Amino acid sequence: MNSSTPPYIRPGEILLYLTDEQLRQGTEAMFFAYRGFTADPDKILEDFGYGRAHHRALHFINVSPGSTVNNLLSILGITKQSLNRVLRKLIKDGLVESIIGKIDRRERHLYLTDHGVSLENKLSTAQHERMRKAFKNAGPDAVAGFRIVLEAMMDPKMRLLYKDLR
Amino acid sequence: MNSSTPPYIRPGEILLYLTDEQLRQGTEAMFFAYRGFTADPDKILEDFGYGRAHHRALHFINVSPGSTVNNLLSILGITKQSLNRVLRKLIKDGLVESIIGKIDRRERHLYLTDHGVSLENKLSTAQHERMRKAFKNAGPDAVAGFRIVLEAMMDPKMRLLYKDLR
DNA sequence: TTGGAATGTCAACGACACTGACATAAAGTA
DNA sequence: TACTTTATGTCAGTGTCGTTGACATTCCAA
Repeated sequence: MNSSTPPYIRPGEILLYLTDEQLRQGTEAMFFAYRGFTADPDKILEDFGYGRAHHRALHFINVSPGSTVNNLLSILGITKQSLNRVLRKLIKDGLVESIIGKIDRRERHLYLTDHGVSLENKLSTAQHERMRKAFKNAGPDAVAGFRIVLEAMMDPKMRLLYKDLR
Repeated sequence: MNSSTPPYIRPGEILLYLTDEQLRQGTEAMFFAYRGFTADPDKILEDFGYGRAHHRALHFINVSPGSTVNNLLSILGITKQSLNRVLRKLIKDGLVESIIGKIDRRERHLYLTDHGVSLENKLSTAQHERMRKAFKNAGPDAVAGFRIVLEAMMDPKMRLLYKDLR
């Protein structure tokens, strides 16, 4: 057998990546990578007096314009009191518009203002910059694997929401 | 050309995974996956009156027994005041031992007690369970890609620390 | 001996989660 | 119509976990 890697199953190979050591390294990779992942937008948010919660709200309102508060709540997985604090500030600052539903007047539909779109773009550009470099360095196959594993790590309910957003 | 996928470069394929849309999906994958990643240990920590900061401290003290406070600080990337609050509680509760350095008596070397090891194992077991399933479902190639991308996403300093821990 | 490094402690603050309670408006239903 | 449920907002209180600033202690090193 030569050193090219045919589809033979080599002893130990299948199990090796499931040892505690491999899982520990995966855990730490998630920890350190998530720090990097949030670092760049965090710096920008600081200048505006916002935090990650504001970023998340801006992001998902941008992705799903006209989303109701309840819909946003299920995506973010926080309480309405927490979200309300964030939304109140974003509305007060003119980044988000809350519009009473036409069919169901109890609902509030959320939209980004031009100002809101502008900040969201600034944040996502910063965040995407790092991810773009990481994706480019890692290559398409690694990126595919990255997304498969992340998707497998989500709670089933979140996985459905995630897929709905595609 | 038929529909089998030979190693031909198809127009657009190389660039496709770097579109804003792909980056946005990568962003959301990180967000939802990290929620899943932390969910299981978080539930356990709640019962003990601890938070994620306590989990992280326990984890890295377990990985590097005898680590100094300063060393732990650089890994966790928080202020000494934040870490001190966490450590004080863990020491008071008998999970962590702080031992004055023999060579440099200013330094405090941190160790888990048996009680601390026990909780750390409980937490990592819960966290590893989800990751084990995700890794198993995704397969070895995807796991390799997952780790390559995460590593590429870290800050360079954190990447060095991460590699040192292997 | 003086300066700086490592550590600890106290206080205050802010972001962001939580629970609980209550208010309001509107929709649905008996 | 009267009642219930739903969607949302708000107030109060709590807790974790980050931050800065200030100050004390201990001890190494120039």
